[in-house]
Amino acid sequence: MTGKQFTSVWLREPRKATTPGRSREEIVRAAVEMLDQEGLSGLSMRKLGAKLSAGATSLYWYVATKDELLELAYDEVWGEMTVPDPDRVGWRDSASALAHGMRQVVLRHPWSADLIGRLPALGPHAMEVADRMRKMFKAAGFTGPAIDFANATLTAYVFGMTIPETAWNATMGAQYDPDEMRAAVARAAAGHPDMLERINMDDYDDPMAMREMSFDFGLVSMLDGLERRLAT
Amino acid sequence: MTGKQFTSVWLREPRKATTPGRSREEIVRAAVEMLDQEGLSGLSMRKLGAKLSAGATSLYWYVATKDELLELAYDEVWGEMTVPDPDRVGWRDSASALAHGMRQVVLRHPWSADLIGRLPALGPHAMEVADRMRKMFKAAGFTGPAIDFANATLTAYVFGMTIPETAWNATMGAQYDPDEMRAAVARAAAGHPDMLERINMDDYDDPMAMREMSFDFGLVSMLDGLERRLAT
DNA sequence: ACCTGAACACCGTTCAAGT
DNA sequence: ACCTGAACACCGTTCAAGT
Repeated sequence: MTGKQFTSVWLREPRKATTPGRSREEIVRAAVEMLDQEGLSGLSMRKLGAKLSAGATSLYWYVATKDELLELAYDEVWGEMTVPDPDRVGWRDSASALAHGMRQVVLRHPWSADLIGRLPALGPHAMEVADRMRKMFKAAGFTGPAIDFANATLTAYVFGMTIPETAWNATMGAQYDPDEMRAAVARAAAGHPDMLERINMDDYDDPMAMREMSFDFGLVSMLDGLERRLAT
Repeated sequence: MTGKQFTSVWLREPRKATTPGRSREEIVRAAVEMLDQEGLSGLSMRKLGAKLSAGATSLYWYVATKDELLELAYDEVWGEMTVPDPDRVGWRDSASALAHGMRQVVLRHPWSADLIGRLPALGPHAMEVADRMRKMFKAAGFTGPAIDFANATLTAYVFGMTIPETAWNATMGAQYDPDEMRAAVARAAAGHPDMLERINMDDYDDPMAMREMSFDFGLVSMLDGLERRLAT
């Protein structure tokens, strides 16, 4: 009774689609474009309105709030994730491909990383992915709650690994000077000889490659661990 | 050369601490308090100024930007994480306790979940934790880059699991009506019989307990997987 | 049914001016 | 050395008014 009322775009009837004027899809498409180009903080209702050559506040007829618009844009990102058919390649390969795919999608839309901690993923695309992931883990042999646990575990790993990556990309820019970066981190790590040992390794010469290796290492560990759950 | 200049509070000399007037520590403490109470969007420089009974813009003498202040507050959160001594309890227990601790810290400061994807963790507290985690994984037997891979993997898992938890807590409030929630999710999952099967399980009667179980399931899997890396 | 502009209550940040 | 207030360029959102 005392609980906050739960609201989400997905739980309200959308306005009937009519031909004239703008459409929700058009707005969401433009929003995603803007988010990709300018990031989460670069999207404003006013600027988006202008981009669609509409008055500053016209969008409010299609969308109740900016947060709702973000929910819609967020689900578009989920729509880019594909779950390979586990019956054709086996669940491990399927899970592995999915994980790499999810990472790439988030790296392509870094603003989505900020939304993972802010909006529940209840859109149709997110549901579709969740549904297919459940099928995958069922095919692997999981039963009951373990299906969802395995699902949550894999998703958590992928996002947990990728979210901080977007933070680095954001502060450092895509290309930067490896020496400057090394120096910066070395300075931050001063007083921790163990950390410095790490920094003097060649990590920073090709951080992209290093991240891939790190991602693969963790992914294999994760899948090994899940496989072990099946044995017990 | 073309790279964006890398900036962070931690790479600039702090202003010399002097006795009179306000201090950076005082400001950061007040900021954390405000963030805990009102969330990330509830913190404004103006309101924080008022809380310290200072003029709206006085804080800018201690801190260059709001983002810098957030970097400082973020590191305070890292300061609450404790890494048990792996020599006393063994690395698995150490890692497990650390993981649970990290999760609790983030749940206590939900705004920090939003910052993980936005700010690199370069503060002294974050460095301290990273340093101690490296020692833990060294004690476990990892060598070379694998030390950092294992580190990244565990951290990713914990944050990846916890970040969406804060999103749920935020939209649903701490206490809510389980039936309303079940109905909401059921509606979102309409058309995916597999998902519905899940919803009709008793998950939602005690979601806190369910999340704990989920977290433990993934954590054990993760640690099993890491242990397997040691064997090879 | 759809769109507009003005208006409200906010933001972060700069900067000349004060003590 | 520290603090202030006014000012600039923004926000999201509401709402009466237009077509």
